[in-house]
Amino acid sequence: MNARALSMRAIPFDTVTAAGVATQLLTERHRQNLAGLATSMAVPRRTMVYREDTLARWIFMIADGVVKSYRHLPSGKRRIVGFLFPGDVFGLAESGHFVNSTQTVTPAALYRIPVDALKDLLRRDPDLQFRFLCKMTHQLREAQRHTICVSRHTAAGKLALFLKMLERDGQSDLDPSVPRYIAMPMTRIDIADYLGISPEAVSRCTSRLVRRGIVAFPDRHRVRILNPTELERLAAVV
Amino acid sequence: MNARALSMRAIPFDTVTAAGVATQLLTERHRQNLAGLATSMAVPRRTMVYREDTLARWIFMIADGVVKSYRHLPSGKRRIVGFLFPGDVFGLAESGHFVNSTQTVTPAALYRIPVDALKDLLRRDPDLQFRFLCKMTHQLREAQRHTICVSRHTAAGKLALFLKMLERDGQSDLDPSVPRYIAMPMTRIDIADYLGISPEAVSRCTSRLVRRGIVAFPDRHRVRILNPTELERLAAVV
DNA sequence: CGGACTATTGAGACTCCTCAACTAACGTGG
DNA sequence: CCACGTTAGTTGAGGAGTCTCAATAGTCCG
Repeated sequence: MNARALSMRAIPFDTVTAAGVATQLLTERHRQNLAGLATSMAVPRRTMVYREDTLARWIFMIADGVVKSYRHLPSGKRRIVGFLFPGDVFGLAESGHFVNSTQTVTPAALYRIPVDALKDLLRRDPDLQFRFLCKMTHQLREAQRHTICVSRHTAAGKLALFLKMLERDGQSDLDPSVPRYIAMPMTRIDIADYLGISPEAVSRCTSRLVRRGIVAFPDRHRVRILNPTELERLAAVV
Repeated sequence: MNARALSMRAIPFDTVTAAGVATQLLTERHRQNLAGLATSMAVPRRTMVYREDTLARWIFMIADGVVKSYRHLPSGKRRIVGFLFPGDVFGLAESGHFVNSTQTVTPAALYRIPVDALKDLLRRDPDLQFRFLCKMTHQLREAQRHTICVSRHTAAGKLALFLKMLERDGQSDLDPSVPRYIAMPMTRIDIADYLGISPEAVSRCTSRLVRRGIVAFPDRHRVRILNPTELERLAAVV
């Protein structure tokens, strides 16, 4: 289990922490403790990791790659509740069963940890548990942002917020001052299911943004923001 | 600090727990530990507890009453990201500042806990920290449900899901088998801001539900579900 | 190279939003 | 205790935006 796998991207436990920002990385001891429990897995893209309502015996951490978490609605439609990036923990459950289904978006390297053993470890290692508490608060903030994004009424506004989310979440390792292509590994259908609009609306909207010179798509899985000011304006309208 | 204040409604740490359901109530020792830090507050209705972007020095627990957590959008509109009930913890922050504003919906009894002291206590008391971890997972699940609710395209569908949420969250103490009036302490405007629709749409939709004999409102802050089957159908369409 | 899936573009129906007027409820002060 | 003013809630009409259905082009993988 390498260092990257357990690095847990910058997420201070801000629900409780007023001033002090907790150390961003796990300590060596934390890594060693977790490494004893975790099984590493190399997962091809578009592979189900687990299915909603099945028994939740493990939780997962992403060493590398992107995962989507989604739920099937009674109508047969699908809502993506979040995209997960390197450092993220996933495996949300209720009454011992997974709440969502998860599938890799790209080829991924995952670590699988048995919940019972992890629970014991967390009780023995309060600092490590604190890191997990930080992870959950981070995901809660993301979920609230997602709700606000979805509550927008225009497809353009939703898409603008989505692009800004990608810029923030998917690229935190890079220097934000240099203009660059943003990786967008998910399909248009995934984006539609995440934003709660139809794939056609995504397509029409991206076309319009391109025509107006606000963004450019060198290929379908990369985007470049040409006019950040205008994109910001679209994101801020409502 | 009484027992009710720290009872923390049923929220097993299901993200990590597969089978075992953690004890629902705090132990006596937990209560005593927290009581040493907490200040109890009696807060009138419609009172701001804190404002977004201000310094986050405390977190709060609800002993009694209902609180709304919301954010102001650049356009001047408001989005409610959640309603909080007795047993809930609130005070979500980022970089040491509150993410949302919070305001009481009803008169409320709150406990205020300094974050620094709580952080120390959590590191010394892993079991108590585990309870907080459970609280966060619970709120994350709620936030995801909220996202799915907001992503519905019809006002009727959103409202149906909202009523079912109220039934689940606000009344967990009562026997669910007996038909009853469900408390709905928030205003129509609050509901609109929570569902991401206009107050007019809420009003039109409730009128239609009443005309169709699906629900009844003895007064503006109570609702009775007359036709659960039909309500369920509305909630499940998309 | 073939087949299935993804992405794009067009046309009509539906729903909600905005603006506006009016009614009801609440709370405040005399 | 009542009157008044402010806020909340209801109902109507027109306009904007997205969804659905459908057809076509493009892409990826076996």
